[in-house]
Amino acid sequence: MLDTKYDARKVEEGKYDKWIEKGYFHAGDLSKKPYCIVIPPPNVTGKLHIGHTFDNALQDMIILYKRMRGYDCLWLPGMDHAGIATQAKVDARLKEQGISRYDLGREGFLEKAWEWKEEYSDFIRKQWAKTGLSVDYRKERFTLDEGLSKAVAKVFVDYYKEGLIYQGKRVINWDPVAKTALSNIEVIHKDVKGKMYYFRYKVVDSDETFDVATTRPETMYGDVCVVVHPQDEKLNHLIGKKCINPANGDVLPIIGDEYIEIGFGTGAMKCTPAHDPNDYQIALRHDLEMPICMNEDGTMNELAGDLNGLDRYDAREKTVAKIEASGQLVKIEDIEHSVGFSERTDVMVEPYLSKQWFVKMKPLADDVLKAQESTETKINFYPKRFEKTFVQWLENIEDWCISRQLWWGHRIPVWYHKETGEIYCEYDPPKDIENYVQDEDVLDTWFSSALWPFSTLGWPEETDDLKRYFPTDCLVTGYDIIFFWVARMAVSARHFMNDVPFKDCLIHGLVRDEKGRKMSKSLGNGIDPIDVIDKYGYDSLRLFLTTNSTPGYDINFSTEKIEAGWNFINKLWNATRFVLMNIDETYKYEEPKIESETDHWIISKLNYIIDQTTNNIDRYEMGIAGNELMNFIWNDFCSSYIEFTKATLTGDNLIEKHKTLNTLIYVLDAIIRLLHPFIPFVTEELYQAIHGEDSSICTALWPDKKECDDAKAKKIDVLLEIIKASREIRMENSIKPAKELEVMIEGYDINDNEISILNKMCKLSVVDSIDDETIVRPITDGKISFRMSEIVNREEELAKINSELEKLRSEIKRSEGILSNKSFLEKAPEAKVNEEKEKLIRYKNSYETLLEKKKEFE
RNA sequence: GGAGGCUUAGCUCAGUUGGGAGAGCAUCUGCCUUACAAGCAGAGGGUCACAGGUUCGAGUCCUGUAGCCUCCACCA
Repeated sequence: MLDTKYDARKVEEGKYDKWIEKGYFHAGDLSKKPYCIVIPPPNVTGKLHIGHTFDNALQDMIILYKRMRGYDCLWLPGMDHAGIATQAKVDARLKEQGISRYDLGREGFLEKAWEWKEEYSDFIRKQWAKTGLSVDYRKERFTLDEGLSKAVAKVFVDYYKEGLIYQGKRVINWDPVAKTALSNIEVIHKDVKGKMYYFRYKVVDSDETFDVATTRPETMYGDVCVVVHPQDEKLNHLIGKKCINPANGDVLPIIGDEYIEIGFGTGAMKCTPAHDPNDYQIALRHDLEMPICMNEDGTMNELAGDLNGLDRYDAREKTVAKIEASGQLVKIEDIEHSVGFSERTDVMVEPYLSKQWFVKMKPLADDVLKAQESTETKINFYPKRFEKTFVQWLENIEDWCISRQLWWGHRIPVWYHKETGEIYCEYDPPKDIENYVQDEDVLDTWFSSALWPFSTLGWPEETDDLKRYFPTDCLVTGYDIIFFWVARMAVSARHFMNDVPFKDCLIHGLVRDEKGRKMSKSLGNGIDPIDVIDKYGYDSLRLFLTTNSTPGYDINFSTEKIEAGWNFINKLWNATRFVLMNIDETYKYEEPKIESETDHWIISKLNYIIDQTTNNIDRYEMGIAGNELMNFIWNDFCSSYIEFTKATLTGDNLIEKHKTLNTLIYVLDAIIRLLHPFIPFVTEELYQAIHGEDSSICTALWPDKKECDDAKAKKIDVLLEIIKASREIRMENSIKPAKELEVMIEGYDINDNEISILNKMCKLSVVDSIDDETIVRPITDGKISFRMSEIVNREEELAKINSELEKLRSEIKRSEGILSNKSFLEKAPEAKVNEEKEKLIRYKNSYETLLEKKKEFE
């Protein structure tokens, strides 16, 4: 027998191990239709946060649901090596031990990194277990696995041979802490307070001066010229002349270029080709030198003269001081401007000229855009609006800088001939490897993630899994990585598989804190899912995450709502307990024959909710599905149906009792199945409580609808009107719950079962006539009268009748208005018109009932 | 500069293809009724930001206004 209270810890303990042991999550039943989701591989940098829990809960829900619908579901787990992020973590750990990665060398460092990976992947798997993820561990992959590395090499080489990957010297975003290049989207732009420095430049062989403004004076050691607009009447006379760089006394030519905006700033701009992408473009146009004045770590180099070796920010101050001393500092303004920071190390990025590898994205993106135009070949986004985000990014795509100056990652499959410098780019190293040296760099982490939906299935091999499960069916991820990941998967799948990587893409939002703030380390407002699970259980957390969220929108964490979820589970728990405690040793379950009106009623409601739940999960509306389902369970099943059954369950008729139990168990079992995708652990516990220890809901199927008579069911809605009215009367007239109340029912054909229900639930005694004062309430097609030996609040009752009459008058007026509107009758759907007609009849009936009663009171 | 989103009950938020607005929590009243007091029963509470428009009918579709938010791009 179940305990009186739901205890999440007891319920959830040990279940996952059993599921894994039994292999319930194994894919590969070829008799079924395949369904596949690949997990967004978490980074092996640390433990999972609540955002992962959210993301995973949605996927697990879909998988459990599809499995119950009879699909052969593969949910493929895996993790991401997360190049820069993991390397930073390992570096930090080494630093604690007083060593640097350079002490260990590349090989030694990688050993440490693999140790880190093993440690954290174990940790992640433990968290997955706590959240019951029904993944198939036999298929688990890691982005640095041999197979996946092969896929990466193939993609690189093929792109290279097709001319879609090239090496180039360009101004890229440089992270001076990680000492690596970054792609554009790895740079986070933030508005920060800064300063704008205005310097006075002297024109050579002239007394003339002009001003130039900059936010980065330290880059002046890399300046090659000053630029003005050719049509700028105030300044274009300077073109062709020379001026003096106030930072170092260099002579700089003054040139004209239309990039300059007339009237903006001082009109004259210093040009530092190696440290600014726009300046770089100008330099290309004018064939200028591109001197680099900084080192990889953000310190100045020999170009900075006596500032050589100084950090860039110190150099900035020193430079300004130097210029001020020479009297050429005009002014310093406080400004707010947007500055780029490295997504991973949070350091200010430095635009930096260097040789890197790039993917030519335009032609690749165009193929995806073309595919996106046809319903046959497109990815379906949920919600739809993210398709626009996706498309617009692809339309404006820039080349992707894929080389990273790191050690942890896929080494670029390029070798340079030691003598000729000739490039060798193949899947395998050159045979005469001793004559070659491999490119030092590794690839952007996202380069391998971009292949995830097919590399994990065995590509480039033509594996059975690849044939069976690709393209995958659904990808679930946050809107924050549409560019990083979704778009790039679309690109690589289109190019190499000539298909979508997944048919559907469900986008969710972020989990925010209770106040709606983004969770962050600096605010310290992060929520550890494990803490929540320890306190409330995973099911409550999952129920909260899935039913309080809307696709594409953020969700605010709410302890209150998790508690409400716990309450619901406790309710379900107790409903099951109630059913089970009514089972006696002579009872044996049989498929119920639906006979009584109450049975027709609950089955009719159940059928409807099965449809609703199915349709809503099919379109990923977990919130709507869950809320309707919970409402049905709490209100229809618990508050009404279970209360109905007490009339027979407490009676002496064993046959009727067993019939009732059949229906109760039938409905309860269906409910538990419908809930399983939402709350997997407790539904397993309850399922086993019903079906025995050896059963498992993991192999149960989604419930089917059962035949019933909706007309009979409708009768019970009127019975509920009677129940509700009687309760109101009691409250309004302060009649004690224990006191029996006589009621006369007209216009409703009541049977014995219903009479005993009314007696059991509301202490009503149904009589044929009342020769005393009564209070009357209308019901559909009839009325009910309650016997009152004395009416306590005579005036209140009259007032109530009057206000009801008033309400009905306006309803009747509205209804008659609509029904006399020709356009409505012509254009509105027939069902709607009939509905309105029925309403009018009901209103009129109620109106007359009350009007009649009113006369008695006057 | 470009794109998208939000504004609904005291609070946090739902609201399916347009057909008289819902939940959780909070508030008020009465109940230990034999599954559940973390419960049961009842009640109160909303000109759906504002202004127009389309429609027989708008929280829902269109246009504009205001406030807030997010993303992208640019910034000498």
